[in-house]
Amino acid sequence: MTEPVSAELPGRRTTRQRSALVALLDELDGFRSAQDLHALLRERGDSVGLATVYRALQALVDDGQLDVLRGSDGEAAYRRCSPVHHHHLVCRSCGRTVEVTDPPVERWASKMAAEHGFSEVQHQVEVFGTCAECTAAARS
Amino acid sequence: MTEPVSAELPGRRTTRQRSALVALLDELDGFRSAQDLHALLRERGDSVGLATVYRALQALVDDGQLDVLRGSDGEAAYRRCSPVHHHHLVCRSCGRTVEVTDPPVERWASKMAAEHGFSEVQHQVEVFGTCAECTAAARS
DNA sequence: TTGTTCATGAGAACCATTATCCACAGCAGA
DNA sequence: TCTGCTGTGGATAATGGTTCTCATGAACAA
Repeated sequence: MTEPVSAELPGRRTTRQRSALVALLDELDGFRSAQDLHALLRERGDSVGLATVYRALQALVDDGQLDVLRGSDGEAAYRRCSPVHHHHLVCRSCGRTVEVTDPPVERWASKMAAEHGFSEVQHQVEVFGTCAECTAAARS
Repeated sequence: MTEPVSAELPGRRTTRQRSALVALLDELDGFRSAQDLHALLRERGDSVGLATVYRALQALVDDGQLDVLRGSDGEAAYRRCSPVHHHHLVCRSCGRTVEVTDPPVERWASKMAAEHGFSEVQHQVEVFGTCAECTAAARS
C-alpha cells in the first residue's frame, strides 16, 4: 500500500539478462521467435537461459513493450513496438515489418461487432506479403 | 496424367472416419480445436484415432473446406466455412462465429501493401468479442 | 473377388512452452 | 558490514498440442 503504485514496473529488477534481451530486440526489426532470440544471445556471448528468455519476453509483453504474433505453425514471435495501437505488414521471406495504422479499419471492426451484439471487442489485423527486396532477390 | 485432374479431391478416399468428422463439423457453428473434435467423436461413439483427426483436418484445410484459426495459446481451431473470402467475428466465451465480409478492408490491405512495395499479399482479420448471450449470462 | 494403394490407429517422438527447484543477487534495516 | 527477505537466473523436468512410424485394415478399380 505504501509502494509507488504509479511506477511503471513495480518490483521489477534490471538485470544483465533483461538488458541484453532488450538491446537485442532494439537492433532487430522483424518478428523473432523466443528460440531465435535465445540462440542469438548465445551467439553474441550474452549467455542467458532459455527459461529466462521466456520469462523476460512475457514480462515485456505484459508491460506493453513488445508485440506478439502467432505464426501458422503456432510458434510465438516477438518484436519491439511502439506503444500506440497499430497493425503489421510482415514480409513472409525476411520477416521485415512495417507498422501501419488505419482508423477506418478500427471503426469498421467496432461497428461490425456492435451490429451483431458483440462487446469487449478486440481485433487482430495482420498483412503478410513479400517485400520489394525479397521479390527482387527471388528473381535473380 | 490420365487421372481426372479437375476432380475435387484427387486420390482421396471416403472413409467412415472422415465422413463422421465432416458430419460433426457441419453440426457445430464455432471454431473447435482438434482435441475437442476428437473428444466429441469419441463421445458419440464414432471412435476415431487422434492422428486421423489431425490428418483429416489438414486434408480438409488443404482442400479449402475448413478455416483454421490460432488462439492466443497457439492451439489451432477449425470450422466448416463458406468457400468465398471472408473474416470472422468470434465470441471469446462460447466460440460462436459470424462470418463477415468487407470489401473496403480488402482494398485497404492491398493498397497498404502496394505502398510499401509488398507483393503476393495475404491478410488476416479476426475480431474477437463477447456475444450478446454470453454478456447477458455473465450478468446473471 | 483380388490386388494395389491409401487410410487408420496406437503409441512414440517432437518441440515450443511452462513449471519446478534451488542457488544467487540486490536491497533494506540492524 | 552482516542478515534476512524477495525477486531472478539457470538447468532440467514436465506439459500438451501436433506429427511421425509402421503394421494392419479398408476403398476402389479391374
